[in-house]
Amino acid sequence: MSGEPKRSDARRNRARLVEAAEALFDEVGADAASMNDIARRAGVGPGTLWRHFPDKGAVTAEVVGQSLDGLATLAAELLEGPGTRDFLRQWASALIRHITRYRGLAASYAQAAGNADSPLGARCHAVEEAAAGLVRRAREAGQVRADLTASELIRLVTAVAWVEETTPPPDTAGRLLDLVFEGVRPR
Amino acid sequence: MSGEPKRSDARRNRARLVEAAEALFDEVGADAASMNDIARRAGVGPGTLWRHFPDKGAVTAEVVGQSLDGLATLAAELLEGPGTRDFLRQWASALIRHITRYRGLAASYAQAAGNADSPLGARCHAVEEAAAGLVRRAREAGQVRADLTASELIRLVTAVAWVEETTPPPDTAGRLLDLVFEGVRPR
DNA sequence: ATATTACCGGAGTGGCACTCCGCTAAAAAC
DNA sequence: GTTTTTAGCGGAGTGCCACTCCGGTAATAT
Repeated sequence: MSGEPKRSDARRNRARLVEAAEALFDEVGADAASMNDIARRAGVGPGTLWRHFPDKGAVTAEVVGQSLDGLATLAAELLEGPGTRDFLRQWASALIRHITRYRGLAASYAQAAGNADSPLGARCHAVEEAAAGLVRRAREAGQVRADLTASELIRLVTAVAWVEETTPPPDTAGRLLDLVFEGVRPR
Repeated sequence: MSGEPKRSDARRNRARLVEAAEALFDEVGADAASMNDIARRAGVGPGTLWRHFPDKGAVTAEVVGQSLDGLATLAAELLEGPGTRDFLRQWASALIRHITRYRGLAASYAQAAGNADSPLGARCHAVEEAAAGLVRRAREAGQVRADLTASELIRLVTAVAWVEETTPPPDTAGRLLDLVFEGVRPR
């Protein structure tokens, strides 16, 4: 089902669809890009898009999945690395950049984090586990309060990203993230 | 336009529409209640609903407007009152309760806060001004950092409300609000 | 060269926000 | 009380959405 299609035209169409979705997400946002538009842009019929992806969430997962995996990788690198003073803050910034890459992702993530069997949900879970490692290390370094969980941190950071994508400029994500990080410092 | 209609049946229908909208908001959320459903529930044609309210935002504004005004009033009362230690926190909790009253309001508010000429936007502006008074007083009392603005506080609290309405239980609004208030304390 | 079938295009479905218009009944004029 | 005016009504219609279904074709296996 999710494995690579057997026929060559099917493989080609799938690649075109992902490419078209990426382009549209970039132009109008992940929420405003309609399935019909994606199919038209890819030069295939709507039915073809729907056969390759069971719903719109699957398309989103395909487009942003790689970048999401990158977040888990970044967390692992920061964990193994020399440990800059603000490694947790760095990772949070990356999370915000990722979410605000395409408009409309914050809602998708918050929803995906709930039901873990969705295509995005599984990846969100992996990210959360990676974040847990970072939080543990930050705690041991005395940078965050002992009772802070990774889930709470992600919720707060995602919320900041939501504000950023919802409200008009000037951008306030940096400032709000500052305040959040003040709030999670040890007492 | 916004004044009370002249004919008796028009006035009656308008009241029925607001009542129906309230009921549906309560049952399925402000985002999931469709205009057609509201009209059907009120026992009128869709055209009638659209003549009374120019768009869905106007219906939302009508339903939640009174409660929003209540927030401004509460802020004024807390300002004039004896000044409990956690008056700002009390008000923030009220804001969260208001937003989570019907599911789907957080997005409406964040959007309304942007364009001030929308029916909700004007009221949001009034709330923000009322909040500014509270923040000033909290600052004078040494409860919040000197550089915190009312706008920032509202953004953070609205974001927490968004998390609350977006993620499945268990509810985390209280805990996240705790962290936010740690973050805005003076340094 | 033929048979198989994976895959395609696109029409169709029900629901959405929103518009338009012919008709009715409420109010005004007499 | 009857007629005229018009505010307001119901509902059909529009173009969009996510999503489904199927007859036909072309890519592959034989």
